Parts: sequence; C-alpha cells; structure tokens
Amino acid sequence: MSQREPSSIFASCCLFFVPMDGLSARATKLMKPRVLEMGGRVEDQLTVIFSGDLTQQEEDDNDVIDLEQDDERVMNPVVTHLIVARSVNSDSFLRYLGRHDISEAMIARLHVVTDGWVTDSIKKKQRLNEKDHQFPYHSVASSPALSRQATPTQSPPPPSPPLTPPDPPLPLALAASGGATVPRVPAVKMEASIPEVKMEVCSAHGGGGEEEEYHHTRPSMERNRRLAKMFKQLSSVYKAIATEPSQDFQRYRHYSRISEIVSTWPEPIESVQDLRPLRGCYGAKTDEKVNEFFRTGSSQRLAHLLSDERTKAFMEFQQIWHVGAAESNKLYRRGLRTLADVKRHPEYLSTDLQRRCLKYVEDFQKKMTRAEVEEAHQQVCSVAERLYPGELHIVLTGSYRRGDAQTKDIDFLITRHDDREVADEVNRIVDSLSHDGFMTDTLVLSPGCGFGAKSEHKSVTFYGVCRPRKGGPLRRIDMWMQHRSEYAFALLHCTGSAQFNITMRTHADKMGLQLTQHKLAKVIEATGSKQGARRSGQSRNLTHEGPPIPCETEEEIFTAMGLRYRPPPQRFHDRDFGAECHEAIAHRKLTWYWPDGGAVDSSGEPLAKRRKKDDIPRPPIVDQLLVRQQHQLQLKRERAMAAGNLKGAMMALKGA
DNA sequence: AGGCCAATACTG
DNA sequence: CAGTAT
DNA sequence: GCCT
Repeated sequence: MSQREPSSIFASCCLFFVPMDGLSARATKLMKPRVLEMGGRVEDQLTVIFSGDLTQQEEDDNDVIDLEQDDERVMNPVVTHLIVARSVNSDSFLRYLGRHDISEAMIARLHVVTDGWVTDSIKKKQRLNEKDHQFPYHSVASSPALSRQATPTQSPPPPSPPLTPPDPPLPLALAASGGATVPRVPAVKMEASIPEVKMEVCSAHGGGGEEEEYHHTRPSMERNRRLAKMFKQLSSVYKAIATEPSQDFQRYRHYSRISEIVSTWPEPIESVQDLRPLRGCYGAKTDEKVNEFFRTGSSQRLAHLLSDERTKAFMEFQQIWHVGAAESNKLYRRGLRTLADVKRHPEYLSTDLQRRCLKYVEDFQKKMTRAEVEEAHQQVCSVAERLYPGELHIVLTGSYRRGDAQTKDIDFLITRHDDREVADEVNRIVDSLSHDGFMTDTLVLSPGCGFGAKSEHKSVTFYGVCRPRKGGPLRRIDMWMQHRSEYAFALLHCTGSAQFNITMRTHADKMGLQLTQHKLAKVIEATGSKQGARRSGQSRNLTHEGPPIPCETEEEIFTAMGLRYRPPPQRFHDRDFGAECHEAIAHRKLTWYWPDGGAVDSSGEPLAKRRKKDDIPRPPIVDQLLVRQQHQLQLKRERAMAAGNLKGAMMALKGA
C-alpha cells in the first residue's frame, strides 16, 4: 500500500467526491489537483445515464420523461473510491444514494471513505489503508447473503399461455370463413393491468430482503440482462458513430448480435466458459469484456465512449427521426452539442422532415403497452372495414407479434383477401384516420400505390405518426401493404427482429438463395462484391434461376431453407440459431437436401412438399418456444414480489 | 493484412 | 447519389 | 468486431 513515489500514490484510484456539506467545492479547489498529480483520477459523474439513447444528462425534474422506461443509471464503472465529508451523517448519505437510484449493493465493491483519507494520504505522501478511514453508512441489511436463497429464479415457471395472439391466418382462409372479415384481436388485457414496477435496482432496496445483486456474486437471469444491456449499449454507440462501412460498423454488428444472444440466453450464465463455445461471434475481445463485466459490472471502454463528448452529441442528435451518423457529424462540426442546441438552431438540420420530427423526440422515446397497440389495431381495422368491407386482412407485426411486453412503434401488414393488385387502399385508410384525428402525420409514403407500378412488386410503404389514446403520447406507426402472393415473405420480414432477418438472409445466401420481403429464389450468379455493393448503397445484381420458390406460410419459408420453424417469440439471433444454420448447410453439402437441379421442379411444386417424403430425422432441439415470455413474466413476478405488491404478483402468476 | 457486410424503399 | 429507414 |  505505501508508496514511496509521491506521483503514484493514487495510482489506479478513481475518486468521486460526494457533493454534500460543501465537499465538492473544497475537493475541486484543494484536493483534486493534488490527487491528479499523485497519479489518481477524479470523476465528476457517479452514474452514467443510458437508455438506448441519452436523455438529457442532468435532469432533476424528470416528471414526464420516461418514468417506466428502460432508461437506467449504471454506476460509473471507473470509480473506485467514494469520498464523503466527515460531517455528513449516514442517514443523509443513504438518502443521497436513494435520490440517485443507487443501492448499497451497487457500491459494495467501492471504498467509501472520509475526506480525511485523501488529505492524510496527501500529507503523509502514501496511500493510507482505506479500512482506517471508512465512512460508516451501512443501514439495515449490511449482513447480506442470508436473506435469500442462492438460486433466485429457479422456481420452475408454470406453463403460460402465449402473450401473443394466435398467428395471423392466411388471408384467404379468413375470407372463406364468411362474414367476419376484419379479424378482431382477442381482448388480452392481461399485461396491461400489471403495473410496471420500476427498475429492479430500486426495488432491491425498497423491498425487504436484500439481494446483493452485483455481477461478480452469483449468476442470475438479472445478471444476464445486465450483460446483454452492456453489449446493447456498445452496439448502439458504435452504430451511432459509424459513418461508413468501417471498423465501427463491424463492431456495431458484432455487439448487436452478441447482445441478442445474451439477452435470450435461456439460463443464468455461470461464467465465461459458457459463452466460449460460441464460435464465430465470440473472440478474444468479447471474452475480455465479459470478464471485465464479471469483475466490475461494466466496461471501461463503454464508460469512456458514453462520456465522450462527440459520442454523447451523436446519441442525442439521433433521437431525431431521420437523423443518423452523417447528419450528426454535420451538426457536430458546426458546433452543436446537444438536442437543445439543435432545437435552438433548426436551420442547421438539412431537411424539413428532420425539422418536423424535432417535436416528436420526447414522445418517440416512450414505450407503450400491448394494450395500446391493440387499441390502435382496432381503430385501423374499423376504418378499413368501413372503407373496404370484407376485403382486407390486417395484422400486427413487429415486436408486438414477437411478444414483447412493451413496444416503441406499431407495425401493420395489410393484404387483400383476394388476388387483386394493391391499389390506393393505404392512402384512403390513412386519409380517413387523419380525418378522425388518429393519424397526425405522414413521414414516408410510397408514391406508386400500384398505379405507377414502377417497381415490379406491388407494395405500399407508409411510415407515420398517430395518437392511439386521447391525450396520450404520439406514436410511430408503420403500415406495409403487399400482394397476397407475397404475404408470407412480408410477414416474416416485418416481424423481425432485425438481427434475425439478417441472419436468415445471410443463411439464404450461403444456401445459394436470396430471401427478401417479396420472395425466396435460387441464385445462379452474382455480379459485384457485397462490399462494393454496400459501399455504393446498391444491392448486388443477382440472377435467379427459375421462378421464386412459392411459400404460402412462414413455415414453408423455414422449411425451404432447411431450418426448423420458429414462432415469432423465438425470432432472435440466439446461440442455437447459428448452429442450426450451420447444420442446414452441412446437410446441403451431403446433397440430401439440395439435390442439384434447383429448388422447384418443373411442375412448380413447392420444395417444402417434396421434402416431406424423404424427411431425414434431425436431432430435436430443446423447445424454447416460450422462453422469452416466461422470462418476462418471471421478471414481473420478481419485481412485484420485491415491491411487496401481492396483487401484482398474483396477476403475473395468473397470467403464467 | 485484408475480407466480411441483408435486402429493399423513400427523401432531397 | 448519399443518407436514413425498415 | 471475427475469421482466414
């Protein structure tokens, strides 16, 4: 501990001065310079805010701003010492922690010492033992452990009914069933009535027994979640700052994938050993990060990025819809740094669309419940029914269909029940909804609407803004309309997740196929490299052999690609998916699956049917069908319990 | 050291 | 065409 | 970022 060299007595120490009783002023003036010259570091942020995007960094009055959002303060991971003024009493210190959403568990790994430790160390020119200068703050549960069992989430969750409404049937099937044309969504109000208990971090010290839920302690699903979150943050940051196909872009893709894998890992990750078999997306750097996470709960790299001025600015700018990395760069070079700066100087934005979206920033940040999505669906359906009685098939897609408890936008897929071409249905529906006050803005609307028919596919894209609930926030709403023959491909496409789509299409590529939101076809030759294509923003020029492979259902698409079907809640890039793709390719190489000659025989009979005959037995995978929902319900139960909210727990149990 | 990069649609 | 979006 |  004792160091001779005065310039290094605070080496590897990073101090945070708790701003109470005037300590911060004293510290800045007197101690900070000395600490710095003695090899230490001083940090002025104890927590880092991150919520997928930065909300305003310092915001005391966060009344409306995303109360129950995913938004989270994580400990600034570089801090090693909390310095508290001697005069502070332990109660007010605890209240200080409370105000900043910090549980005692979160600072358990830190030295919490009085300012005397700093001044004396400086005076004596050696780093004194922290033990002798501890700031006594412990409240009730300072003897941790005992309060709860070591295995918190092991109770086998009872089987639960799907959160998702049943998969949308084929349009024609519906039409055949007679009068009831526009499908009514079953009134699944269940999850709407479960109060969204806030942040487990808070409930940890609100409730009774204490879970010292830190990262190096013991594995749990909660720890998985936090690890996934770390990777998600890394991916968001790299995405925000990657202005071109580059290293950063690859990092973004990597972290995006690994985060999805971790977030859907079906059991607590015990150690890095669990992840290491993940060949292809788990290398030395990731290993290092996971280790660091187990040690410290975060990543210095991430903390550094999050506190970097340029990164912070980019993340803020990109809360504006249609502002990406390039535009952020422009704004930054003109000296703007915050969202407020942009609002003061909207003229610095390059398009009116972006300026128009300034007013949506706050609302678009907010998530909504499934109930609200369902209400929006009802409204759209009733208008559609009035305009086109019995003609349209309208389903909810996106993360709603994947079963997420909360979503950030509302996605629809619309098809006709018959084979007629897509016309101006969407326009008329949007007009009518606007008239009703439901639809409030159009951000993007494809021009063709079938008439212009400039693309070979007859489809319509609409991105807009709506207000499903009177007085509620404005929401992003997307509607796609496609021809019935493309229904399955469109449904697959707009159900996502994005990472899942990418993996599917990459797999298709490896199988000599091309998968899009319109079709699946066998590729004969490709001109131009993918890299070249990407750089110039074009897609490759692919030549297809024969007609596209006809698929009427999503199942058939999976089958045609040699994959097992995955219902929407499983549409993420998880650890098994890569392996399964691999397996499919291996089978193709054995030639049983992909007999040369192509995907479709001359009669045009779908491959899917043909293959049924010579089906080869394949090893079953563990059925993870409902893992995701169960995980979510489990979390809810835990939070409800922790908050002592018996009713909420009952509801969650009932739902399960 | 250098390749990898989903596929597509709209804006300005 | 570059940029952003899905 | 990972892989060859």
